Amino acid sequence: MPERPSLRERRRQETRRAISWAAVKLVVERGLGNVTIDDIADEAGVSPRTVNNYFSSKAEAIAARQHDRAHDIADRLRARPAGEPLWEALQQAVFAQCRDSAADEHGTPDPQWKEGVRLMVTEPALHGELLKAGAATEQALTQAIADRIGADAERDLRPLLIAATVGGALRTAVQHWLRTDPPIPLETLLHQAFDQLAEVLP
Amino acid sequence: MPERPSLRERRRQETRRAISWAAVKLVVERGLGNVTIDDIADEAGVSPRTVNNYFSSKAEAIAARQHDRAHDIADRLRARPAGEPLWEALQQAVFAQCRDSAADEHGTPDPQWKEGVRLMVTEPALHGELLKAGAATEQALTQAIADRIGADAERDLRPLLIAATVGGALRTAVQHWLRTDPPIPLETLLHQAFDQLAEVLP
DNA sequence: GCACAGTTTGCGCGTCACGCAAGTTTCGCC
DNA sequence: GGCGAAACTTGCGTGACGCGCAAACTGTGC
Repeated sequence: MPERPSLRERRRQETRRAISWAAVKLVVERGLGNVTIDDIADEAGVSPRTVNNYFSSKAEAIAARQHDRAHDIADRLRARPAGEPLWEALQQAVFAQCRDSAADEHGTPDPQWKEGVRLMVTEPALHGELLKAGAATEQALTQAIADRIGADAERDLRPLLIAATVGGALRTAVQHWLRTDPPIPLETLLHQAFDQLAEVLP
Repeated sequence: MPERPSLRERRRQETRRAISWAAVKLVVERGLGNVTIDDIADEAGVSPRTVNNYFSSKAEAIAARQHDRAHDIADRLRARPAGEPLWEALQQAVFAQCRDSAADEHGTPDPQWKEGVRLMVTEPALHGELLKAGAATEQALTQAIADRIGADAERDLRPLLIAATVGGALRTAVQHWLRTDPPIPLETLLHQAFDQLAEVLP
């Protein structure tokens, strides 16, 4: 049973989301260079100083949602039944996150999210932040994998290696998803990526 | 026969290296926060404005060498004999780059380079830039792989997927290399990473 | 209810990214 | 061998950013 977050903590996450949403919204419609911290603060209804209180840069605010997805995937992996084979559990965690994320974001239509991701690979300043989020995914996955296979994440290469491979498959699917002109659902591409992983290795 | 770079181009690369070296040197010994662009410019013997002419940020200057290594690996892959199996060629390209880079840097002892890399994963501002260099590696590898296996990098997932997997193995090896207390040669860890890739997949 | 820790906010300083307009060096070509 | 053009470097100025500090405010626990 999840501990109910204190009322204060809930407000905190609320403003965090508000700031991140405001940042994405403004930057998508105006371009990165034409949005200042003041604009974001104004849109989110907080002080500019508060924005830098939650995020240490504009880019970090925009990438916050990707960061959250990272932890979500790791949590879902931990929630899989213990007897399930590792590779199966990993795929299910990824697929489930992808499936649910399309619905849980309250008012955000899928295309706007896609545009946000596309923006992050286009603008160099944002690209770094996106990659950081990917690294966070792998970091969280590494620990979860180590726990599951009973390995010491500090001494064994394998948890790190598996996490990096999964992260690579994820990035591959997303990158391809962004550029297919008759759009293909991300989940389909994720399936393809995982399936092809086995056959490309010797 | 390699096209001789114009004298101008050589000077350009020279100052580029000088700036990057100066940045790494100063930041390693003083810490990132205690080094300004002016300091770097002073150490490299150029104007502060020129530094921002080559690199759009302090972090980019520091990560420049990693960026060069990226293209180097891709070039080495292209230089492998055409008949060689893909996976073998990839490993040889990576190993060779790792082996040579220990010797080609003129006066830099290995420990200083290690310290530089360690710095890049420690400082968040630099971490993003390091990941960008990794992404550049994968980008270059993707095209080289696509050429070698005769696939269209725009339509086929596999070049992207293979490049991402190799990049993951690389990052894994480096990350482990940084934290082993009785230090293990990076090349050994690279071998381990590649060997274990096959056995961790289903 | 009351003291206290956590949060927001305004203010100010040092740094940074970048456009602009010279001054200086290099290259291609005759 | 020299000359016009293009590229590179440099100084200056502006707007934005990251962050430390101290004061007002708001939930939290006894």
